[in-house]
Amino acid sequence: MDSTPSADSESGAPGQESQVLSVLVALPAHSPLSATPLHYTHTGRLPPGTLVRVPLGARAVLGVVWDDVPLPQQEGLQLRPLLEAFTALPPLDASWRRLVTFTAHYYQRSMGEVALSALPPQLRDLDGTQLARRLRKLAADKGLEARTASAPLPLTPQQQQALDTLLAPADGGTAPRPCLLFGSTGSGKTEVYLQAVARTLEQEPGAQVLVMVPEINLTPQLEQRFADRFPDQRIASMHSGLTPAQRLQGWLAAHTGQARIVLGTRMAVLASLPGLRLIVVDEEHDPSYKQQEGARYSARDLAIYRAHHAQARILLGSATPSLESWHQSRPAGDGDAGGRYLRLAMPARIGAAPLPRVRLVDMNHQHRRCVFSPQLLEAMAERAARGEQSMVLLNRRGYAPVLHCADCGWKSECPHCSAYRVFHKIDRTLRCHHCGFTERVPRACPSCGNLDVQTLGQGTEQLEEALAHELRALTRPDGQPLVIARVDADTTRHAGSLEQQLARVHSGDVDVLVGTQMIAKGHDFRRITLVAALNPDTALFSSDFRAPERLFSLLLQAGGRAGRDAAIGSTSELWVQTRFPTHALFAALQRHDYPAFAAQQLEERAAAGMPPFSYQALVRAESREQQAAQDFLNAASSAAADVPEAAEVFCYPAIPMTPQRVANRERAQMLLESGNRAALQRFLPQLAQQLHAQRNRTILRWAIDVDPLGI
DNA sequence: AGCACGCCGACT
DNA sequence: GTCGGCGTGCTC
Repeated sequence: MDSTPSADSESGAPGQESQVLSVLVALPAHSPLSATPLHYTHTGRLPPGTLVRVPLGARAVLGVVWDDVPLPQQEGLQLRPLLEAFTALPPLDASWRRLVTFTAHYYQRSMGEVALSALPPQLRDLDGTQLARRLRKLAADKGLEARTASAPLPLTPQQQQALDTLLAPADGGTAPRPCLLFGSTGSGKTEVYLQAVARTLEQEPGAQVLVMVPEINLTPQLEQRFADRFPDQRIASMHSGLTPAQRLQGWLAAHTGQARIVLGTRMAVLASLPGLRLIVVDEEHDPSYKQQEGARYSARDLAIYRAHHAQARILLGSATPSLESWHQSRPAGDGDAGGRYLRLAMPARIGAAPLPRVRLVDMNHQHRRCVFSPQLLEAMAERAARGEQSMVLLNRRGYAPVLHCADCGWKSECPHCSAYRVFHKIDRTLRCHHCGFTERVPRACPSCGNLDVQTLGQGTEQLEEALAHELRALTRPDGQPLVIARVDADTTRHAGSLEQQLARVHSGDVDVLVGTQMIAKGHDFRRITLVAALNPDTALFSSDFRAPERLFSLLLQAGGRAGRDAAIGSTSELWVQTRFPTHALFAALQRHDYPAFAAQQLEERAAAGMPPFSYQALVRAESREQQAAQDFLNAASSAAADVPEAAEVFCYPAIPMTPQRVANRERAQMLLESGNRAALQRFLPQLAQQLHAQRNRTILRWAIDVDPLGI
């Protein structure tokens, strides 16, 4: 272990003289040291991509040998020798290093931060011997049982054509065009993925494929289908739900090429995949592909970049594509050269029931405080009597979003945030959903002592209770009382509890399922024939211009949960309660017409100069005082306004974020917009420099979010 | 980001 | 008299 020669042993054997190495370590972008790699001495050569342990101040940290950069011209800089080189591990290849470099530049982070965060955390705690042992164990353990593969399903002509287009030989030397597979729920997208993977793996012995899914919840099902189809392949999974040891194992298997199929969430896009030939991004529109802390990258966008430079094929799949991908895949015509992606449409739903019928309930015709319209209750009761299941969606957990005193006007504000605390009846608490601050519900109004403290609005807890009351007189076909269950972030706090609860639904234990949007995604509930969205109206007129897109996607996806079983699907329905039944979004929804919805949205976006017709970045700052946060952002933007790179970029004035205060930090944000992505990219480093320069003690932190999702 | 060093309040 | 609060400052 201690055999590493020290730096001053320059009189070593020939060819062993001291070399200077460039090394990336995990320093944040705001550190003055993070601009370039650090330099260390080492006797002997180490290729770029080699993992090393190096001294940094008082500690020893993991680093990656990087492509040479010149030594900084700095007086009295004393280079230190590296401590250890992990030579048992093949170096990370040039393609991975290029991806890291791009990611760091594009999202305004340090290369070291991106590189090291892309490695499994446990790598930091191992020494060379332990790592070598892991590698030997990996090579020895095949981890595969002899099983027969599930047979490929026969493809419809549409599926066949999508597959052939995706896999068509590329023109010499050019990277294949990204493909957008647009297919409704049940159109057989997964079978296209499976056969694309199979064909890619057959083509060359070292080929690897990356399959990405939005959330861990969705991996088990897809994982099973891949495991069944490829029983002789090691499949590495990569998501945050794994233990550190599993993550290391999966990463090593991908890096060494022993796993040729990698299945994971957004983090998998930064995995080392030396043989990468195909990337599949399932549900490509899903917002969870955008990392929301640290380096705020979009895994879908990085996948496009990565595929392009690795000359790999890439398939984005969705029933409701992001408007960015939809626009990018528009066909050529009318003087328009068309988008860079190929659009592969699979409109038909195979062997399945027709899409659910959409029923709009005009809530203007109900009394003011009506939560469940009588029509909806009746429809649910009918289903229950037939032994079918219903699912009710409401995007608000807890019992009631606000508690208030009718006498003095007191409301359950959070003392640390500019938001109301939510009443959770189940444990009699008031909980702030932003900072977590929790208190027992007061017996009387804390302000005036009035005992009549009331709830305002409804959350999932209250729905569960209300439904139990409304449907109390009903029984199932077997005479048993109805079972109503609730699934939201509160009932699934513990690991595995989501799976358990969903299993209850699958087994038929549950007649009515109440929950937030987490129940709308990815799960097949074969006996659910009614899905209801109780109050989607806020998304119609939200200040977030992407809210309608998300709502349309959610409703269509939720509707897709209903009636996947052909035998009962003919009666399946998607109910929407709204005060705006004539809204264009619902008209398109009733026809299951995503293209019409997208065309209408894109027209609006084009007229307003919003993405995908412009590019955005958001700068956020936190301070004790709102004015200080805004002043800081405005000062940085005016200081940067004079540089030539500012030419094509528009900086809006800083405004408060919503909520404005979280955990006693005042938050402000500033939007940047440009019709030219490259221009915005050139400007951001200039702005970042000014943000560094203008920073003062009052600023707690700031960050740049490139291509933000929520504004 | 860590982790040191460094200078002021309540306790073994 | 020490333990420890977290405010600056440095790390190839």
